Amino acid sequence: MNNVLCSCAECKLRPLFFFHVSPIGLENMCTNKIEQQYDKGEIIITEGDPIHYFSYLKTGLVKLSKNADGNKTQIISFAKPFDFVSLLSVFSSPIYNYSVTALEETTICIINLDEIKEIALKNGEFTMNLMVRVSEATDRIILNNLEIRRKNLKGRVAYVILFFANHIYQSNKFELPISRREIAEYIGMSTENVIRTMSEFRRDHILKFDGKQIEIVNEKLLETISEHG
Amino acid sequence: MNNVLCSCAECKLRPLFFFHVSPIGLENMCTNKIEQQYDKGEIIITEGDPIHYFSYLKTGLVKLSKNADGNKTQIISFAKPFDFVSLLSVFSSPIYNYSVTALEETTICIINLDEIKEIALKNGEFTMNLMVRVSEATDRIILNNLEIRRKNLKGRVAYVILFFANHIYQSNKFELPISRREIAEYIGMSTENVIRTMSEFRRDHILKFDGKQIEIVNEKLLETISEHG
DNA sequence: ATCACCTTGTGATAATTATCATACCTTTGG
DNA sequence: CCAAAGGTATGATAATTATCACAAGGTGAT
Repeated sequence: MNNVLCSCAECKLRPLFFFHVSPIGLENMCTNKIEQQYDKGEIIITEGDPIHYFSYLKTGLVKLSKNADGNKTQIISFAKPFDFVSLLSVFSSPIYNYSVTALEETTICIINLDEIKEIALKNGEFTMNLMVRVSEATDRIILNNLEIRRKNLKGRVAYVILFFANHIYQSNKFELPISRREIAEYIGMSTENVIRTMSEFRRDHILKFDGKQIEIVNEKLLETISEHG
Repeated sequence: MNNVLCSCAECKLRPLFFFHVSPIGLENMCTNKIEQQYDKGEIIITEGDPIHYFSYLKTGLVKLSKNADGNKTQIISFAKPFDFVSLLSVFSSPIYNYSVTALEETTICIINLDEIKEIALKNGEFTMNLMVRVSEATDRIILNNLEIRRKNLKGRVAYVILFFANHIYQSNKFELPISRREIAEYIGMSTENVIRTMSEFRRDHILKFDGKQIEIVNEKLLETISEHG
């Protein structure tokens, strides 16, 4: 983890969150903010830790996960900048209910939570904006989980690959940022079956692997499988 | 569906939502609010309808559900007053993403959404309060879904029965407000297997049925099953 | 460089869950 | 009141998914 310098005034995320914060408020916030950089695999937030900061994704890709009983892990969602999953439970719990881990080199902007709350109490527009984003992020998680739940094994695997292609990388050829085990933890199936299914997709010329690179060869068919198993 | 009269000033939900609204703002809101009563089984909100009102549960019990492809239904959660699931997607979407149906006689208070938004923009404390509640409601849904997902058939059925006993009725003897099919739609298993599992619980003297009445005879065992299958 | 560990890969088998069929009972609408 | 529809119930069988076992390849640490 490294601290980096940046300027709030020029931050591309500014209009999203701080459009309604006056330049003076912004100045105060910026002197107290920290920007941190994480390598692939580094833990950004640990489940159970107290929440002192309001943090959001600036660049990179993260996974949101929760420890189940024993040493099992459930992955809740993946997020890229503007998805703002790190907002989850910030306003509803004194401790984090989930862990956040970097899947690629990731930059996080961190601001003292009390400071955000102070602005929120004074500035309804800012708070309303924030609420819309919290609401959007959680709605998306709930809808995705429902969609995954009504698919079978093949449909779920197809869905995840299409998710990364369409939503994260906007390309049919990309480096898969997660392991087969992590896919399994996300879709709620066993690792072996995820591996088997992906091998099957390769044999059927739906996917092509080249190291960590993955290419969708037959997108139409993959979509059909995602929809109807 | 019937309209009923009530007084905002004396409403037991007032401190929850409108603590920070001035008496004058409250007066305006109250002249425009409607309180509606629904019978068991009546649809309160239909998925896909435009959102014009901000509504919340005052008394009763509802289910939140979504139509999947074809004629399948997925139940997202159950809510009693103070759970405020009806807040879901109110601030993140122009239309409802879910349906809400009364499981018991239910009273809903309805206020024009624009009016709420107007107050929210002016009153940061009110908005902050609202956001905390939205956040709590969605967090609970996400956590419950994760918990259900890591259980097997028996564990899921046990979990649902314990949920109604502990969270909804605070009693080991109650009238089950949903059918076996609805339990299946909630836990993502087939109706027949839910019926079979409940019959098994009865044979094993864990549950006792008397018409719609259900009684938990061996709570310890039911909890063990819920935890470890 | 080597060892330990993790990931990918595949087969065989076991466990879990869905589906189909049928029956009976209760509720609902004309 | 009766018919239709839906809820509960149970068995038999099929489909799906998990688990165990084992192997090869890659990666990181000392």
